[in-house]
Order: sequence, then C-alpha cells, then structure tokens
Amino acid sequence: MRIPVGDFDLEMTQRSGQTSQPPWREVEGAFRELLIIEGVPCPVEVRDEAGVLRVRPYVDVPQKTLREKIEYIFDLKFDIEDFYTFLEDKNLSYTLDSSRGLRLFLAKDPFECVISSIASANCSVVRWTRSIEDIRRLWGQAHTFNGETFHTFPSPHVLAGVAEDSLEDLQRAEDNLPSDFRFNDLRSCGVGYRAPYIRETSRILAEEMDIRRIDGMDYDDARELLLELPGVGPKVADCILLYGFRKTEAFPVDVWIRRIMNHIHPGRNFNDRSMVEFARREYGEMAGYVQLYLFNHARRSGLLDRLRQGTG
DNA sequence: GGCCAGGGTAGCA
DNA sequence: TGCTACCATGGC
Repeated sequence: MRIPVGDFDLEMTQRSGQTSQPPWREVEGAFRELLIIEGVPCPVEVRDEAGVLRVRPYVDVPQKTLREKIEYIFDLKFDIEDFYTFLEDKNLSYTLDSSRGLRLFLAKDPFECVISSIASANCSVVRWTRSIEDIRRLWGQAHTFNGETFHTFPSPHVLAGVAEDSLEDLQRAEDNLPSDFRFNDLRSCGVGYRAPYIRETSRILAEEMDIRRIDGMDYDDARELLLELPGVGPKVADCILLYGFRKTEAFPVDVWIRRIMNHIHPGRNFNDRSMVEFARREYGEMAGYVQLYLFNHARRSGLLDRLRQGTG
C-alpha cells in the first residue's frame, strides 16, 4: 500500500520523543510495529519514500482499516502547509529549519500512552522507552511472524495485577523459587518510584474509568478527568491529551518549554498558568503542534543546550 | 561521582 | 494558590 503524504519526515517523527509510545523497531531505514487491525494482530512496516509512505502489512487485513490506522497514527490528514503558514503569521517559521515534516506520533493504544506519559515524568527518553518495552515483553502478548517477535502492550487489568517491587515479587513466589526465576515486577522495568502510580492508574482504568470516554469529551473536561489519575499532573495530562487523543489545544509545559518560551518572549516572565493561557489564546487548536515544533527545534538547533548552560 | 532527565505529590505558609 | 523537599535510577 502506498499512501501519498505531504511534507512528512518519518524518521524525525519517530525520534521526537513523543510519549504516545516508544519509537518503532527500525530495520534498514524502515520502521516496524504490531498493530491490531479489526481485532487481528498485524505487524506493519512503514517506509518513507519522497512524498509517499509505503505500508507493508505482514498478514492480510482490510486495507481501508489499515490505511485509516496509519493515517491516524502519523496524523497524515493534518494540513501541514496550512500550519506552516500559521507559523509564519506567528513569527515562528524559523522552527522549520530543523522541524519541517515533523508530525504528531499518535497512540496506537491509548492506555500505552497513559503509562508511557506517566513513566516519562522526570525521566530521560531512552529510559522511559526502555521501560515500556520491558513492560511489553514481561506482560504483553507475544506474536511471532517469520521468526520476528512483537508484543502488545498489556491491558489495564493485567498491569493492575502485577507486582510492584521485587520483595513483593519474591513473596508471591514464596520459597519454592524455580531455578530460572527472574524478577517480574514493575520496578525491574526501571520505573522507580512511579511503580505505584502505574499500578494504581491501571487499576482505576480497569475498574472505574473507561479511557475511551476521553474521545468524546472536550479538552477541559478530559483534562480534569485525567488529573484524577495518580502520577498524572498538568504536563502528563497534556501529553496524554495531545499524543493519545489528538486534543491539539493541549500545550504540555515542561522545563524546556518554560526556558524556550521565556527565551523567545523576554520580559514576559511567564509562570505555567500564564504560559498556558498565552498558548491557548495565541495558538488555539495549533498549540500542540507549536509546542512540538518549538521543542524539537530547540533540541536540534542546540538552543536547548545553550539554555541549559544559562548562556542562551 | 555529581548532575540531569519532556514532573508529581505531600506538606506547609 | 505558591513554594519546596523528596522521590528511583540510568546515562553522561
């Protein structure tokens, strides 16, 4: 299948650290991941070919559904030229030097996005992505195609029932430890003190709150709901809304966005609240994309490093 | 070995 | 509301 795309940089989108999911498995310039298409597990390989995205499913699945899923995940229906014009109007077109073609990398599984976003808090990208991959390997369903194994992300019900730390893990195993015993707890995935947040959020989503409700809710109501989850604060909630549910009014404010926004608006002295108000007023439904381009540009242009050293 | 990671929470004024 | 200490842990 070949999907015509406008400006789209698959590799940059994969590596931009969006908390919907870890980057897909890269094999010779293409990216592979397991998708569920109408209930059927189906690994898919996507490859960027100058204006066209080539999509190769490993098994026979309905083409229309697959196409819609790919178009959703990479936000291919987003009118990016229109966004470029918007950036120009807002005097932000310099971000295109490094970020042209970057799009949202949306969740293939909203629950995975919730846990990824919680795991990303105060944590490097390499570390939280590894944690998510470990969680998949330990508790997801394995599917092997031509000797290549992929794992689903576990359901809220499964993740709610796992051990939190190795002590609890050992207690479960009691004293008849098998010789090949391996730790099978959340902390062994490197999530640290976030382990109880992840387990309790999983329990709530398994028993009390249907995450799919977010789709039909407006931004403010959805945000309020997400903030009830342990481990979900303002920044994580906005990441879930933006990368998990495509609420593009969301403007996740992290340490870097604080520095960048105060750098490009000298004298304004934003606090978090005034920054979010400014973003919603100035950028509206483009706020999420503006945040994506600002962060990516600063990171790739070296501005972030200069800001970190206080010489920006 | 100290500092930093795309922060959240609890405790306090 | 606004501020602060504390929280695991891997990478550099």
